[in-house]
Amino acid sequence: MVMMMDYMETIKITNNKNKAYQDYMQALLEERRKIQVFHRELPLCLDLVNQAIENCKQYVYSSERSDQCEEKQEETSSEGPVLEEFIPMKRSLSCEEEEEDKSNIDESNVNNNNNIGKKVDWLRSVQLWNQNPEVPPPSQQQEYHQQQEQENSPRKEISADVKENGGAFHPFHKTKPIKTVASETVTINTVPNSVQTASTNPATTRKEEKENQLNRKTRRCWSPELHRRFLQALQQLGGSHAATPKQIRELMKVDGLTNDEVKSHLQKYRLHTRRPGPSMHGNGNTPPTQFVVVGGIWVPPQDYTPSTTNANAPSADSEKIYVPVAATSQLTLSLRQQQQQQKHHKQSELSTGSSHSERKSSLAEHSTREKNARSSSPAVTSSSTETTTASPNF
DNA sequence: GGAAAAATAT
DNA sequence: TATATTTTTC
Repeated sequence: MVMMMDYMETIKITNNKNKAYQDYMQALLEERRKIQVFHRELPLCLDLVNQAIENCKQYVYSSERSDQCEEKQEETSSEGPVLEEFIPMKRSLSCEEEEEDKSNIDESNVNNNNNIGKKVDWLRSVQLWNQNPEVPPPSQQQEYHQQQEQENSPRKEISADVKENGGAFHPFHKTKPIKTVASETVTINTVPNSVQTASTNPATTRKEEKENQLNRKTRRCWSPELHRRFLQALQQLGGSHAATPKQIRELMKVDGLTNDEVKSHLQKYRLHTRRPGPSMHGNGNTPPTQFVVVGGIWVPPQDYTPSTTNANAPSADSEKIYVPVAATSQLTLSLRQQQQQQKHHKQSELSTGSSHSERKSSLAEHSTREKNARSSSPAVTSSSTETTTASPNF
């Protein structure tokens, strides 16, 4: 009786494993279908997958047959099924969970197949990388993976929220709440950054460092608040092209802000707002559109109010305006972002002052490479193609 | 205003 | 170390 129960149990396991194999085969077929697109580039992969499928088929077939045989033998034989027979299958199935053990090349096709599967996955990820703006470029993938590890939330949430993978612009740091600005001239972030790169670069002598410090102006740090004022001024002056740096500076009413700094910022602003975004899966031929970036998302200006984070789908208009990501998305900070901010903040505390914490914030978006814009800058500045999909932070 | 150079970040 | 991004300087 006990043996009988054992046997029934074994059959159940067998069926389950067959089922697992069949599922696996389905997966393989699916993979093969995808690989076939790359059959020229990956002929061997295709081969291997085919082999694996064949083996799967054979295995399932043979095990079914052996099941039938055993069922027939059941009446005549008192022996239970040979469990060992399933061990290889189990092993191969568990390979999916194991890390690849390269020393163990027993060439079970299924095992091989795992590698193929991974390759296919890799290829797929490349596709996503090209097509899906949510997947950061390689230079940011490390951070991206950290995100993935730190949170289980789906990517959609990331996209709805502000992404932090930088891109053309680095996110603002928001650990330090910016105090509300009075209507009069204010001092926003005008404190020069403390010694930059001092003692961090062994190549430069102390003399050089000193000289640099003396000669070179400290970097202007464009805080979200500063940028917000910049945008306000821009709006008042009729857009980034109508406004001049001097006018902007006067409207901004920020102590210590120079025309050059405003000009530089304006330049960057223009550069990014006009960037055709060739790598952006857009063809760069799209007619000019006008968006406001709120929380990393383009929204039509009419839907944008500086104090809200209400972001809607982009729509066309005349000229788009960038809104500092951080300035409008503070409410959307996720725990992960806060963690990252803490991390970055820690770093910045060790090195420099506010500029680091500003730049290293975690509120960013995937963006086009500025290089693209620069490489085509002559056309860029004159053309009106504005298919920017990046959301830089200022 | 624009672009090269330098500084900084990844 | 290489590359990208941001700011300064010309």
